[in-house]
Amino acid sequence: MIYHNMTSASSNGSPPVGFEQHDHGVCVADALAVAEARCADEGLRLTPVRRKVLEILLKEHRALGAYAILDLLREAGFGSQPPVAYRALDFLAENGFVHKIERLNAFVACTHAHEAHSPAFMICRLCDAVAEAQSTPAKGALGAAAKAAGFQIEKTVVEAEGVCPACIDKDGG
Amino acid sequence: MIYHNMTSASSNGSPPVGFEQHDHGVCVADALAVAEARCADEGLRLTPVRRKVLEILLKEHRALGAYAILDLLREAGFGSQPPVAYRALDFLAENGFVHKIERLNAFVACTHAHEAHSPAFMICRLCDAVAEAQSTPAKGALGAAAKAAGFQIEKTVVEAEGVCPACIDKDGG
DNA sequence: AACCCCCATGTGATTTTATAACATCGACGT
DNA sequence: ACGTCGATGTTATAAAATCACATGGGGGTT
Repeated sequence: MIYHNMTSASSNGSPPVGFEQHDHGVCVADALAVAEARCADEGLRLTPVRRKVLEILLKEHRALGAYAILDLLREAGFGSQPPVAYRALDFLAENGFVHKIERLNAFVACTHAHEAHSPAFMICRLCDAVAEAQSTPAKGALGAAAKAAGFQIEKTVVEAEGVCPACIDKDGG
Repeated sequence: MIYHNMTSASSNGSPPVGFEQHDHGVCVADALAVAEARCADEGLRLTPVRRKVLEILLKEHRALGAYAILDLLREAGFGSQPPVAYRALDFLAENGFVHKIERLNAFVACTHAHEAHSPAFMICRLCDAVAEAQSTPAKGALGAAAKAAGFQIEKTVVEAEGVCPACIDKDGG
């Protein structure tokens, strides 16, 4: 495993999740351990396919489409039809181990799977890098509007599109 | 403003936002007039197809998929192939006359097309009604995270999923 | 053991959503 | 009339997601 530059941890040239460097090997191992522990705790079944999908997303460390994941599953000897990937992703997303990026029709591993949280994403329109942040959408203007309207918020999608630091530097921002 | 079918219009004073009824005929006419005025101002071409798509979304007053719109275009004598609808929607969305609801892969007419705004949506998971509100996502936790990361936010997607007042009542909420 | 149930997995087929590629048409300026 | 440009139209295809149904393994129960 690579321990210095997260871009070299990806199997191709696509951008990683997050805009900062970090110890990627540790973050993958930690997240898998956390997921296993939490599944054990809660009686959830982290089956081989599900674990593999989570591992793929953690290792690639960027937003991947279901079909890209499916390719990697096939290579690993799992089923190669769309439902295989989608069902694993459904399980992982329902239980907070991965998030769907609606804007990209893609999925990322969650790096805060052990905490209840309301994720927000920053998506670079130039390089497609995705960083996860926290948000409190129900506490601001939206929460007030929902309260006024009598709408019960259960979940929020918050995705900011823009330009990441690396691309700002490149493009002379 | 409710975006699901309203068979009858009522003329109670309608608030800018929410799931309440309102005078639908007026809101359609107003919005079309505003769009035409703004296009004239800014040299934008509100061509027949584009105008028709906007009219469809205003009249239906709910989130419609591109292919549903396409069906209505066909009935109205326009081209019946997907690019016809997608191109009109691209134009309308780029210029703020409609919004895409990423979570539904669907589109709604914007009722604040004359103002610069950062929309937020409340989506009922039971009846698919969609209400538009305002948000200020860049001012809260997300804005702080973006600033800290050096990310330049250009646009935000904010979509809350939950249960609308009508469905809360129905389901004994 | 044999049986049953449940859930997860595997597969083929299909639906839904979106784009690519290219021809045509009309408005506009020259 | 001619060339340009943007909008429209069409065919075809790609990408994303789901349906429907068969198989198989793990845990109970008898």
